[in-house]
Amino acid sequence: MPKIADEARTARRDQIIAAAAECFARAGYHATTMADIAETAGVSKGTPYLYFPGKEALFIALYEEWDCGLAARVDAAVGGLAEPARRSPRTVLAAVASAIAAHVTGNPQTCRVLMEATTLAAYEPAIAAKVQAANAASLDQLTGLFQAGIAAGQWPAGADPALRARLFMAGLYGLMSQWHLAPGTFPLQAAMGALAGTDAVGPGEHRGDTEKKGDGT
Amino acid sequence: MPKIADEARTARRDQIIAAAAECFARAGYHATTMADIAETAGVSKGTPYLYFPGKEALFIALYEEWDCGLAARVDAAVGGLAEPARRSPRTVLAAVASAIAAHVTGNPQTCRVLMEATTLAAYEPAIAAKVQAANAASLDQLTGLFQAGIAAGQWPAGADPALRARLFMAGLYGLMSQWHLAPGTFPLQAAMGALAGTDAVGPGEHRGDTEKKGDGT
DNA sequence: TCTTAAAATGACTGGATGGTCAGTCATCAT
DNA sequence: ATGATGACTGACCATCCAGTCATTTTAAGA
Repeated sequence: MPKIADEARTARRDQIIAAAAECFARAGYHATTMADIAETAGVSKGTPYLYFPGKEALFIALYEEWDCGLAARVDAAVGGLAEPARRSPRTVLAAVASAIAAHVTGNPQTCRVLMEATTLAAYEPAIAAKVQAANAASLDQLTGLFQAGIAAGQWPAGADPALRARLFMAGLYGLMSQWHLAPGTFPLQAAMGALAGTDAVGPGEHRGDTEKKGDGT
Repeated sequence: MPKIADEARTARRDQIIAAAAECFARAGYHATTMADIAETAGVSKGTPYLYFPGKEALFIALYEEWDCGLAARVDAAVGGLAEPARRSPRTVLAAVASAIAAHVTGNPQTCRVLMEATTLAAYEPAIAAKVQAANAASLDQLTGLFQAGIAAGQWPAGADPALRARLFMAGLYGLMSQWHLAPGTFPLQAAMGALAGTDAVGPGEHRGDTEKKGDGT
C-alpha cells in the first residue's frame, strides 16, 4: 500500500531540519515560529508535525544532526592525518581545532545553534541532557588525548589532563561565542590554532611562531 | 509638589531590576513574562513600565547594572592588591580571574544573564551593541595588561597581546558557560586560576602547582 | 486504470503575552 | 486639614503562536 518511500521520508525530514537550522540561526529559538520553518522548507504548517512531535523535539533533532556533523568532521580530520602525525597528540589537537574552525567558518549557523542550545540547556531539561552528554563525550576524548600527550612528554609530566581538556574546550567555545557576534573582527582559524598550539601551564615547547595577528576589537 | 523622593525611585528601580535578574536567570529572557517580574518585585503589572520603556530596555538596564557589578568587583580586586603585586601583570591577571570566579560562584545568576545576553545579542541589535561594547572594553584592558606583561618579560617577547587577551577572555567565558550547566562538576575558581596561571605558548615560569583536580564530566 | 491508505494541507483554536490606560490612592506643600 | 500632583493599579486589548484535525492530494499496488 502507498506508503511513501523511506528515501523520500528521509529527504523531507532533512529538508525540514535544514529549514529549522536556517530559521533558528537567523532568529533564535523563541523568535522562530513553526510557520517560519514550514515556509522555509516549502511545506505546509502541519507537515513538520508529521516528522517531529513538536518544536522542542525538532530543535533537539537538529542539534544532534549538527553536532554529529561536527564530530564527523573532526573524526575525518583526525583520520585524514598521515600515520606518524596521528600518533602525536599535539598534532591531533591542532587538527581538531583546525577542523572545527573550518567547519564553523563555513557554516556560521553551527555557532548559532550551538550557543542557542547551550543557553536553552539552562532551562529545558531535555536539551540540557543532550548538551551535557555531548560535552561529556568531547571532554573525555580530549582528556584521553592530553593523557597520551603528557605520557609522550609533549606536555609537562605534572599536568592534569582533565583540566587541560576543560580549558581547551572552554577556549573553543568562548572563541566561537566571540566570533559569532562579530565574525569579521578576528580570524577564528588563527585563534583556534593558537589555542591548540598553546601550552597552558607548561614549559613552552612551542613559541611565538604559533601566534597570529588579531585586531583586537 | 508631591514628587516621590529620588531615593525611593531608585529603590523601586533596583527592586524591579533585582526581580528581573531573578526571573531571567530562572527561566531565560523569552520565558520570563513581565507579569512574572512584576509579581516577583511585588508590584503591579503596570509599574515596570513606569521605570523602563519595555522588556528589552529592562533587560539592557539589568545587563549594564550586572556587568558594572562585575567590572567593579574586578577593579576592587586589582585595587586591593599590595603595591608591588599590582605592578606584576601576571599577578593582576590572577586577581582578575579570582575575582570573577568568586563573584560568579556567589551569584550564579550572573552567569545566566551573561550567557542570555550573549545569545540574544545575535538577534537583537540593541543588545548586541551593549555586549560588543563591553567585550571590546574588557579586551582592551586585558590587551594592555598582556602588553605590560610582555614588556616586563613575564611572557615571551614575540607574543601577541591582543591574541592572548582574546584567548583569555574566551577561556573565561567558556568556563562560565560550562559551569552554569553543571555547577557541581568542577571547581570554577581553580579552573579560572589555572587559566590565569597558564602560559599560553610561553616558557613556563609557572608549573604543575597551578593545576587542580577537575573530575572530568 | 482504478482503488485505497498514507501524506500533505491550511483553517482553526485555546491560551498566553507585551503593552495600555482610565481610574485610585499616597504624599507633600500650603 | 486639604487638595493637587504624580505614583501606582489591574482589567483590558490586539496580537501571536504551538499544535490539531477534517479535508484534499498523492502514489503504490492490483
